[in-house]
Amino acid sequence: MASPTEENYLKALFNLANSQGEITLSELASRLQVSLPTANSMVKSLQKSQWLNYEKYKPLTLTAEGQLLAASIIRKHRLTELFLVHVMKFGWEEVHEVAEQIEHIHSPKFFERMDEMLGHPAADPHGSPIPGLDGKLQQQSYVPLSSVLPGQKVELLALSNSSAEFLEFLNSRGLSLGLTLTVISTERFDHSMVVSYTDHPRE
Amino acid sequence: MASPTEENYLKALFNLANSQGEITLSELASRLQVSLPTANSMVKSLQKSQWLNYEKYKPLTLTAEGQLLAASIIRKHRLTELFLVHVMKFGWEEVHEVAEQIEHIHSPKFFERMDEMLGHPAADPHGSPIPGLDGKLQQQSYVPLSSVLPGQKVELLALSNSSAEFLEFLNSRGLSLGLTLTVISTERFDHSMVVSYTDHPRE
DNA sequence: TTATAAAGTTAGATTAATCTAACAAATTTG
DNA sequence: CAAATTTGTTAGATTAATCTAACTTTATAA
Repeated sequence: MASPTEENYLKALFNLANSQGEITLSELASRLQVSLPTANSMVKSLQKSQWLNYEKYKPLTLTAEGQLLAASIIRKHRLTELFLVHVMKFGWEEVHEVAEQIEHIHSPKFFERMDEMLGHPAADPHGSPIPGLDGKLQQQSYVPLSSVLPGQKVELLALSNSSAEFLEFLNSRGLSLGLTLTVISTERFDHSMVVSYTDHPRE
Repeated sequence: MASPTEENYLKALFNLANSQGEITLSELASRLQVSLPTANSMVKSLQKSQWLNYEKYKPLTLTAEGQLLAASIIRKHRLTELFLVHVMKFGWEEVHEVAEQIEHIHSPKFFERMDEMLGHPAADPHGSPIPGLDGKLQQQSYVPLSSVLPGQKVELLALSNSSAEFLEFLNSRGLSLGLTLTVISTERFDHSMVVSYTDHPRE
């Protein structure tokens, strides 16, 4: 059984692997805000538990078991975020911190009930995909807004930055997932954009 | 900030105080299933944090802050149990273990949302009172079934044993809180009783 | 009321997770 | 390619929570 600390390392390794491919010890240490020796010793212990392949001075890769465990924690995190928003009426900018704690709860039933109550959702409140029980991540192929040309219409489906500050900025502009955005113009100088959209009709 | 371990000691101290009055180190150690030296050193550290009054060889008493903190953890535990039963459709025999974990989550909003969704309940699924935000425990004055005389009718309002095994026994007999019980007879030999009741009308 | 038992304390070890300091290997770059 | 920089490792210390062994204090009881 993994400790919450170990689970956080596995989650970081999974996320780094899914965005960078190769994972170095420094990346891991800086992602988790720990010193290199701390990460180094934890890496050795994750190896001993068969969750990680590790050879001195070599990049890190999760084992199959490590990936499955990591995905299950991310699944719990993202289900929790959605549950907090849809069932408990949290704002999408408030859920991350609580979900970081609840993801470590050991109770398959608790999370499967969330999944049922939410109708087996595919993505969390920020558009990130929820891994299945088999650890499979449905790889979405989104187009970044920065690559949309003036005149084109797109649907806002996910965020690559889900910090509370950015989410509050989106709130202040009435922006939420599902909206249709039309790119009006782009600024050559700094690549900023003017975008038009209609606020969600209030219910 | 208290660690989950410290919170468990505070909870045990609170519960022991509310049922025994005087708390000895041995009682604490045996309740928490730790050795005497372990309890001894934790007691010293709880004292340093101002949650506990401690003098060598003397009984233990919580400080005002200690009581408030302990009550808040018990509040979170009992709100969670009720939430699991009423919102997430757990059986009352399944909730204790998960609630033991969720009670350590730090998020006032999470628990206040539970409280609202449940309509500010006064008791958990086993009839134990839920402390208020002020740490006050509404002291209920229940009559133990063992002291009810043959012929008398009583309402089943709370349990003094909430083990999964006993709850499953109650389930198997269709017994739940709120039922009206009539004591038919008592056995002088072992004080066992024959009790009649009508199962809840199915909805 | 002293001897025995129970309860509490101290000392010292262990494990997990962290750190800093010192050093070694690998990579980058002039 | 050799020097400099970055990255990774080892050694050793710290804190929290736990243990066993040994000892002391308090309580019980013959």
